[in-house]
Amino acid sequence: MQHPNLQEFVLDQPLHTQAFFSLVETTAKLVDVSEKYWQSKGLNGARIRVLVELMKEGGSLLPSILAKRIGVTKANISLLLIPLEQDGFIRRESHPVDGRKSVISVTSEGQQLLFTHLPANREGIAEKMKSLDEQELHQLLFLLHKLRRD
Amino acid sequence: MQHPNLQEFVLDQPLHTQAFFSLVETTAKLVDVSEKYWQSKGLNGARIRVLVELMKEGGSLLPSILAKRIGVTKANISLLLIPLEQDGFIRRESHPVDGRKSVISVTSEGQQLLFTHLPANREGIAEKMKSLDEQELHQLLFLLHKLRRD
DNA sequence: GCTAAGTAGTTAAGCGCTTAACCATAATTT
DNA sequence: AAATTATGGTTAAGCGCTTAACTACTTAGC
Repeated sequence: MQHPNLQEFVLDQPLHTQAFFSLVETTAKLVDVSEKYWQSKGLNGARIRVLVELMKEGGSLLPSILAKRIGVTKANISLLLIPLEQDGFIRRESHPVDGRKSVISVTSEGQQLLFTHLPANREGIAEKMKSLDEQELHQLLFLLHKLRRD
Repeated sequence: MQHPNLQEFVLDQPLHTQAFFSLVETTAKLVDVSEKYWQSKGLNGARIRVLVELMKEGGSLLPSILAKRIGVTKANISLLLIPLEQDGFIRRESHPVDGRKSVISVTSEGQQLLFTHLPANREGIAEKMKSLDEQELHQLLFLLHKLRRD
């Protein structure tokens, strides 16, 4: 072996990187649960997140804002909205004063979709998180908050 | 609005789901830092993880084991190994007794690559985690551990 | 020993996202 | 007012992963 210390270096991870990799691995597993839920209903997690974000706002938002809130590119939002509109879950209207913008709204079908499936999805997530008690959840939120501001 | 409670339901998240979404969001940002590092060096995070996993094991592993360790499909490992071999970072040998298997080993070029770049990558990660002190990192690891076994 | 079932790895098709280039409209500069 | 720059949105190409179908080999059962 050309670098005799390399294996040692790879194995002896400082606490920082251990926590990082544990975070990545654990989160991946949890996300999988939620994502599989939507798949099992023939739905698409990303598209659902669009509807949820619209609901949070009261029903309507611009695509660009939506993209920022969800954390995807404007190109991707564009692609997400197409099937949502085709399926009748959102409605697209042109902005009254600014011709570049368009206003996206959840339709009642979209709301119905959330109403039908969101509670079960959240229940599935809660199930996976139930190994932490209330105090531990607060702790976790606190630690994540610290990590995020930075 | 057809479901007057829906916005309230969407907004009033129980602690469980709050923690879940915070986990997802925070982790995504952290991963991005590491991933961007590799990209900035013209390298590929997933391929690097293959090399790291090989090093952890002492240098050699079967593709199938590698896939499990990294958490990807065997199809994907197959695709990851092709460019790694072309670039001379791994070597592929046929298994001495079992003709189906092949043995993957890191070359000294592969080791050199890790030796050159891994420390800086880990340093970048540590930088992003530095808002937590040692005790908090232990706390985080503990909480993640509880979440994972379940 | 031969057939059937299982396992390791590859390949093809497809999905979800990204970046980059583009079009249309709006705002800013002069 | 005209020209420039900026912004919102769409489209095209490409990357990284997945599932599913396939090939090659091995193991187990009769």
